[in-house]
Amino acid sequence: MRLTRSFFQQKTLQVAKNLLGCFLIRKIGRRQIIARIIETEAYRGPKDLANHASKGRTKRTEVMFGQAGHAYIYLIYGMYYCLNVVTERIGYPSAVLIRGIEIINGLKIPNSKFQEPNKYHISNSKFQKRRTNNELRITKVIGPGKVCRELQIDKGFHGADLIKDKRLYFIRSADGFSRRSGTNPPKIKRLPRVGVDYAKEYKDKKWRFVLEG
DNA sequence: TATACGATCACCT
DNA sequence: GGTGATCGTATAC
Repeated sequence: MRLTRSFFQQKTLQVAKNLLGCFLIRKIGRRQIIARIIETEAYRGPKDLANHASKGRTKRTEVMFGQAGHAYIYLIYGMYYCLNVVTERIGYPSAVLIRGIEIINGLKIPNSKFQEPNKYHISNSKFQKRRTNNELRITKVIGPGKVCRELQIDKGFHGADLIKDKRLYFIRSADGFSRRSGTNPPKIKRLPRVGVDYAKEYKDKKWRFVLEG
């Protein structure tokens, strides 16, 4: 089942945790990539100095001030895109960065040094072969830049409503790890966020979440 | 208008 | 461990 708006309207740290184990679906033409989310980071509110929106409302950060469930995409180091989902209420700029996934289905996209979509080589015959073999290979993708490269996400998704979008959306974890079901709850590691040393009292906050195992 | 630099990655030693 | 690639954004002029 697709994640609803209300899922993302909760507190950012909660959303970041809850997203672990959920799946990202990316549809590219007839192809579909299913990716399990295994690492996230929370960027919460105007006072969080690690948050791009802490510097105020700008053209770039505008979507973070808007409705939850929309995509905030930014370019980093001139080369890599990063995918975030807006959280909380309108006017309270917050988002969750998707840092790590496991691709559990879909054709593996060969690594390429650059990001132009036309450089991705997609072979139909390979895809057919993979299907007939019923092969299931899990590919770990750690790092927000790699996540976007693998899922072919670029600025075109900036501002997209991921509650409704047909190309990219979230579905609920199939694990059903509620206490009632008797399965073990997921083990979640809390760590400091990456690359935010400048963020003063916010730099050591453990707002990075990693799914164990 | 100009400039410094970053929520990164790949490749080197 | 270190460095280069590469460009939009914020900030300073």
